[in-house]
Amino acid sequence: MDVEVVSILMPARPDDLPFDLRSLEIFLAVCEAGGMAAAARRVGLTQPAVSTAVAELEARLGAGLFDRTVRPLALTPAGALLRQRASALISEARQIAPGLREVARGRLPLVRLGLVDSLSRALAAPLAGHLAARADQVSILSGLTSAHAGALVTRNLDLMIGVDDLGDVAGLERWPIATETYLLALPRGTHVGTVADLAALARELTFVRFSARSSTGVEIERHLRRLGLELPRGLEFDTPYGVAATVAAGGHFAVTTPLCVLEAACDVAGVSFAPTPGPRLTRRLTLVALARVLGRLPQDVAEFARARLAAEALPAIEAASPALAGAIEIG
Amino acid sequence: MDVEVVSILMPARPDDLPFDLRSLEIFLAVCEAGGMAAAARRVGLTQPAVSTAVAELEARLGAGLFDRTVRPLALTPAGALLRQRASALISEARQIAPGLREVARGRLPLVRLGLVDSLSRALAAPLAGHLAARADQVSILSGLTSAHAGALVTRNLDLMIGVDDLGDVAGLERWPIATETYLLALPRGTHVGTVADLAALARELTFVRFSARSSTGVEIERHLRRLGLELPRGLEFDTPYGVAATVAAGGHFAVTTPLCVLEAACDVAGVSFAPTPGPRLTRRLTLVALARVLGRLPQDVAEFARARLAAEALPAIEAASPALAGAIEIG
DNA sequence: TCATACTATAAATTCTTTTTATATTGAGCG
DNA sequence: CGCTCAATATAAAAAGAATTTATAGTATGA
Repeated sequence: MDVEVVSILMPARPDDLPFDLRSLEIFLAVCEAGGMAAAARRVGLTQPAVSTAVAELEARLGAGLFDRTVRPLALTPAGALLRQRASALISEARQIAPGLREVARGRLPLVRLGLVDSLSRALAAPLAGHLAARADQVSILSGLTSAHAGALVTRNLDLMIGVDDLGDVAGLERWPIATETYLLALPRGTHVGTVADLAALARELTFVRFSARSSTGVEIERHLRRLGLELPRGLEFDTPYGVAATVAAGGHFAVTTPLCVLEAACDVAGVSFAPTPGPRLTRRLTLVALARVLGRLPQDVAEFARARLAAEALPAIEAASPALAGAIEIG
Repeated sequence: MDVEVVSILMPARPDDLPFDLRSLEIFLAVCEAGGMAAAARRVGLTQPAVSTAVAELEARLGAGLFDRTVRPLALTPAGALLRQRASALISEARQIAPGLREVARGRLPLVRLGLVDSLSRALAAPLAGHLAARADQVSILSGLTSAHAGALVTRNLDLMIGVDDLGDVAGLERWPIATETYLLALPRGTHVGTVADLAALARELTFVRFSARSSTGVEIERHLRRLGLELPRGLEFDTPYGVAATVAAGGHFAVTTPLCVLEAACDVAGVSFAPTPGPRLTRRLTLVALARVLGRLPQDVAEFARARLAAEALPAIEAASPALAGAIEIG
């Protein structure tokens, strides 16, 4: 009868974990000490306590861990495997508390920011300074947004600024940085009004691509396909500099954005910028961070980035080409 | 006075872990349920039990986890960080027991074997069959030993057969597979007796290298330097096939081994093999595995590999060139 | 301001872990 | 083989945690 009652009262608690960190510590002590009596001394318990703890662990796991028919105690295959796994688990567990205490004090031990290539020149140095005041150690990585997105969700990155807001991942917070319209970059004097003009242009000039590894490149490609344009595969680059420098050299055209041009920091006197024919294509730069872990920091960083872009990048873009400046909006 | 006694009795037990898995589970339930009362229902406890467990956790961690001045309960930065870490830790913990039970039954859920490129042709398929009988899932990866060595110590690989026995890593078991002598591979008719001959030859034929990414390439390079030979950088390959095929095509020479030639599976009728001038250089192929985890499997696999090489590879090498066959020894 | 739902605290209870005491087992040795 | 020594297993008692009931305090929203 009692059994019945119990099974009715506790159906919702499978208690799936068959061990505790403490029991794993004891198990590891036995492995290292080479015996239960020695392990008991090491962890400050008596020998029977260790003996029962190990027996309990074996029962719960449903697997023998030691071969007792031989002395000194030998590990079974399952025991050897548990030794590997348990020591990894415990060393991870040990790393949790220290970081937590620092975060609680408002002190961030390490902040890692992933910055999309096209903002690297405009923001890498200022952000480094801004973050250095708030964390003991700062690491800023420039690269492709796709790589950063992966790093963020696997917790190898704390913050990222890029062109993907990871809308499908929960537990993230997002802050807008800027919105840009894609523009045609053409040799000065060229006029493109329609899709047909563009197709004609492609027969005279080589189209320069952003690589399909970058989300910018993928966006542009998709847009061109929507326009019904099949441009020949020619040059392609991973970084904004390659694209801009090639166009600036003449004989090429590309689709790019104001910040990509700024990032390249090359002379664009011979280049004019014009809207793409057909519908406008825009990209949105967003700061993404793990929700709440960093307190107000993501919001602060986003504000700082916007202010910095407004104060430094916009004038520089305006100076390079008014048409460019009209295609970017902060926020 | 009591305090004094306690501090004398328990100095050896720092009890460094400020939590156990159960308290983390409760904490996560509170995060997910959005409150302690709701979490209590979910995990099958009463509300005060959850309340005290959380309070205890906060005390031990030395950091507040929830902001109680607001309802519904909000996570502090430290709480948000712990939520991330704790859920990772617990999901790892959950993965431990199932694999362990299978290992205890003598059933291996998954065996991952890294095979050095030069044994790929000779052993990949037979080993796959041999392992399939002993594991539910088998994964065989061919590549460079250096990559496999890294994967083995980070437990992304269970076994490897390669040219590095990882002598400096503890907790591994090693079984010999074969020993090979490096030979010169030259166009038929060429005679090389001394180091000077070799230097002269290098002025007529191009030397083909194994890439420095492979340990074979590094070994060969070191040996040539010891001989005082400075061969020009020309062609280099990651895989044995590239080297052997280039030499077989004529106009090139290389330093290689019997198994590398067999691996390439190309016609070597026009190639002769000769000892390198100066001291012999050998490489030892070894099977390396995490000690004891896999029971007798590593030993079995090593025996099988040796038998297979003796029965299949040796005759094939002998057929290709008797000089090659003399440069390999099983075991 | 009140009602409600939630959280914190206290004391009692139950359950687990640990200890003391004792029995059992394997290893080494004459 | 049988003895001894050292280690492990088991049983019952004690200590210590975790959990529960009961109750008090507090934020939220009508």
